[in-house]
Amino acid sequence: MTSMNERHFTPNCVGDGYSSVSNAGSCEQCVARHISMCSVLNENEIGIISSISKNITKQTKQIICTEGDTAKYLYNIKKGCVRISKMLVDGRRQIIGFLFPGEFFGLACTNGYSYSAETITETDLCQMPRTQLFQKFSELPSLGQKVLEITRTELQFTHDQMLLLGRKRAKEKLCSFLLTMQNKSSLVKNIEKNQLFLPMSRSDIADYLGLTIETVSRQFTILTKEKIISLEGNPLINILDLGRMEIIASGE
Amino acid sequence: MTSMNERHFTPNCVGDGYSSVSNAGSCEQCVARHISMCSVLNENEIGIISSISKNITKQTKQIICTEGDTAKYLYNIKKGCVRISKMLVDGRRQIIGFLFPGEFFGLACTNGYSYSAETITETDLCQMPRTQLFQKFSELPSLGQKVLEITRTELQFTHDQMLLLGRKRAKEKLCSFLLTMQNKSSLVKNIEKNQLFLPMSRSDIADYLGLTIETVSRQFTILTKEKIISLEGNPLINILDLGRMEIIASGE
DNA sequence: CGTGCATTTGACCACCTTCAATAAAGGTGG
DNA sequence: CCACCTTTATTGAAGGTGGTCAAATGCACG
Repeated sequence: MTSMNERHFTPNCVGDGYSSVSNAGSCEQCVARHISMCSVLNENEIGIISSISKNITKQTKQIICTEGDTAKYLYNIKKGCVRISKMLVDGRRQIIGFLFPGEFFGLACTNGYSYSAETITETDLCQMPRTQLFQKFSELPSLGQKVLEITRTELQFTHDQMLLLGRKRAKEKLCSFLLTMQNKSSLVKNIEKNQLFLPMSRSDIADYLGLTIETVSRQFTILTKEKIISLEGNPLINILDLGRMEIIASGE
Repeated sequence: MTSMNERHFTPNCVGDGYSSVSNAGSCEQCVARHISMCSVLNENEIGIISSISKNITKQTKQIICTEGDTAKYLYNIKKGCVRISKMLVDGRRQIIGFLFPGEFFGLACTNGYSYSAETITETDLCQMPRTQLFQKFSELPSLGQKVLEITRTELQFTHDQMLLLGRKRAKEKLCSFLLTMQNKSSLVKNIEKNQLFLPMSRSDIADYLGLTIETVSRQFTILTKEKIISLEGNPLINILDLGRMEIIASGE
């Protein structure tokens, strides 16, 4: 690996070690049951899903799946944070999304995974075989409907992200991102209103917003100087002027 | 409208005039029946959809729906080309996609449309009330499954587009776009292999790729000088070196 | 053949990137 | 618990890709 490309390859995933598997999830008591696609299933129905799902725990910065691999499984996140990304041949990376408890990935794939997934924090996953899950849709129509509904919402969000990537300036991108993360992180950690939690690195943020680490860092400094945010030591951030931030995020 | 923003607003849609509506589509003979979501429906089932759908014909550059409007309908395209777009408050525009016969829009919406849709060419549409269509999913499970499948594919494609918007250079963006359009236009018009059809303006291409018209135009010139393409007078383009184009599109 | 719009081309500029150095944070072993 | 090292983040200076502004050319249509 040449030093020129080092910045892009960011090899901060050590491999597929450090993961533990436990059999046949007890979906009935799953911490994510009521915030995930499984929320539509009653006590009888949840058993059907329980029979095909496995629990997996992974440490920080582990690879869950790699772009191009045969897409055998769909993963539901129970605890932690996962990043989904795609790469160009020379190592340029685009992060497609940061996923939190209740969200899933591995659906939008043909034969192989169309993206890579890596843990950002220690993560508990629910692993379901894709084909088996898809077959259950006829037996559990409400689940299929729910998955469609979630996918619709997801598609809508990616449209917002396309607007961000194609048309927003660096400062607008960062403000939009912080607002999104505030909404998401309020669901996860119970933190103060006007605080937010950023478990990912500057490099991850940069690759999510189509910027470089340096630009992200500079924008953080600018927002701090303008008293719109204050850095409370990683990974905590205070929002001092939410109104101003929303205006900037929307494009003035 | 100030001259400063004129380039952004590109008010090339005259309004909602010039459209004709005909009642209760004869879906059985629909030209898009076998290339759209309806392809999964048999002779009995198609009648159910037929009962809730209307045919609409619109001239070039007409508004079909506007971001924020109450999302009453889902539209299936039977003939023509439609652009889907989102705007920032100051008029910066991002085109989310160009849609061709067999494709639909209006699904990924909550209460209001999350994007605007306008015709690029003369267009025949099939208009279905969203709520009624969604209700049919329980009666026609295969349709719901098909819509999910299409939406999954769509989501996967938007991920590719995020990689393009966030990480590709202007030249790579244009080559990727031309390849996409070659695939799509081969489905629509029966034109020579290694030819492609671009019904949209430079301004549309720019707003789709997160660039300006000038940059798009310059890249067209560069690709022409490098003998990768040749402009056969709008809207036809010859691809002279497909291999080279694919390499550039993938990021070298 | 002239008008109006889209596209191309040119000159200059700005935002973001690149390259580089420094500072801060985190992790490991003594 | 602190010294040492690695990794990550910040800051600075210089450069480039693509944007802005402006003019010219091409093209369709009356």
